[in-house]
Amino acid sequence: MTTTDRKLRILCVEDDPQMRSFLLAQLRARGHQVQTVRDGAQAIDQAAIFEPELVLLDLALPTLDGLAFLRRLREWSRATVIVLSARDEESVKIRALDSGADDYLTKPFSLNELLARVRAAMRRADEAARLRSGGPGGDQSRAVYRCGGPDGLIVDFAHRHIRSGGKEVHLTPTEYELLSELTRNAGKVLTHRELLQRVWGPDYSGENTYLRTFIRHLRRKLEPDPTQPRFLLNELGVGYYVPLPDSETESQS
Amino acid sequence: MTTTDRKLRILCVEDDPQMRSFLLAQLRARGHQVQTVRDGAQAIDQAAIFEPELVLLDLALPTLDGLAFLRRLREWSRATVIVLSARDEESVKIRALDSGADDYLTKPFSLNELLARVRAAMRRADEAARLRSGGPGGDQSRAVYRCGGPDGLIVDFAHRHIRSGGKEVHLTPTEYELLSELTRNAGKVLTHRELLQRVWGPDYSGENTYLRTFIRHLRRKLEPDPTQPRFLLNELGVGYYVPLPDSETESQS
DNA sequence: TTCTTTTCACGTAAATTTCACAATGCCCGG
DNA sequence: CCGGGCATTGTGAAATTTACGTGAAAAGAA
Repeated sequence: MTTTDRKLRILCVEDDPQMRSFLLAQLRARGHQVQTVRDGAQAIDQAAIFEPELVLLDLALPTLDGLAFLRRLREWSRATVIVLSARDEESVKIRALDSGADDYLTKPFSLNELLARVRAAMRRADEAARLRSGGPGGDQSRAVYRCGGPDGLIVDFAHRHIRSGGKEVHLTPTEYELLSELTRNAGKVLTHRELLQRVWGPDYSGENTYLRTFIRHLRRKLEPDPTQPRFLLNELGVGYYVPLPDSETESQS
Repeated sequence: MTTTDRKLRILCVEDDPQMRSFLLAQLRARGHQVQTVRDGAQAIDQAAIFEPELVLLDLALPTLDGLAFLRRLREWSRATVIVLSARDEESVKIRALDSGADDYLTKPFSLNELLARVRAAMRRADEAARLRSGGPGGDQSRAVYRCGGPDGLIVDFAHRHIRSGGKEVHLTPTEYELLSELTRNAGKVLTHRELLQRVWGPDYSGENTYLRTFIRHLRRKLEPDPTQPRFLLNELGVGYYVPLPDSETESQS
């Protein structure tokens, strides 16, 4: 089940006006955002401005040759490139593919095949993009709240796991929702009303006995010393909050 | 002038002996490690053992259809797949590409073009692999899930074989789908809704009696002591999960 | 038939709601 | 500076509701 029918920014580099308007119409009809240019020089400019995820490239261009454009593009962009060319010689295909093209279609081609190849290429590109954004350098991407060192409080949102005092802790759904709401807004005091509405729904704005009960449950499960809370803190008359996570010393609001 | 001619593990799935030996000879001559198989069933076996980076796939196969093999492979492997087929119909190409193929070549094809397309495909795949190895842990796609030692639970995604307590276990299609979904996300709690939607389809979000019944069936077949589950665990009010596989101790890095 | 999926009802365990009361902190008059 | 009055928060434990595990049986498919 490929559901990679995302809306794309597509740059169409094509000399022939007929083909250009055909592609423009077909791709726009499918909800994509399409820009077209006539030659390689324009293409470089547009690629820099428009930042397309996909480039459809005709090799036969008036000013700057298609292969030259491709190599220039590859110096700074990893956009998916599919070459559309009337030429069917092996040597041209190989040079295009080795210059950085992801695929090569010979005209005339079927629109549906083009679209299928776009989907296949974007499947790979999406995977890479996803990995890149969750990148290796700073791995703060993994949704985890940490406070008080390794034996402090750790909330792993992705797995729905909680650790405190070095041990795995079991939370009920409501307890988890409440803690989740607080840790996602760490450092910020959430009012009774905000918490009740977000955890219990919009019709519970007055029931702050609920809050007291569940804050208590959480403290019993998470605080080393429930008589002196370190994680679940009260702002008298306002609401509750948890401290900012470790290594986030600066306060913003 | 990309000479990304790294040595690859290549699995060649090809019915025709002539083509098979041709590819074998040509690819080995270029220093690649090549395995060849004649049909889809063998292909699944070899893919699981050999773990190729590249699969060259003929669609016309005696036992297991090429497309079926491709879909099965994609359940657990992200190896690059290039389809080599004598058929040139649009519908076949599209189905292959949408089933997970990265490229599609029509026979007869030029060897040099094939090699160029391999280089282009591996360029993308390498980028993803590089990011993956450096990136955060999590969704490593594996051919088997193992938990609780040799007599524990073993799920072989490639062959759809299940072992528990040292014995082969038969699962119905729905049971397998459910277990598969859980083991593929080992360590993560999947909500009732998520499981129902993924196993039964998007229209079953409320039917959690289904889940109870099938979890029960799975427990009866897989758990040594069904009264105290070790593999199929419930998070009350949320959903179900299975523990992380052996040798993947949760690093709270 | 036989195997698989869907559906139902009930006992038990767990989670939520509700209540009553104790402790704490804050304001303001002494 | 002190202490009563008042509002808010903490504590404990019941009552209520919900969710899960269980067995079994009907319905559907091969």
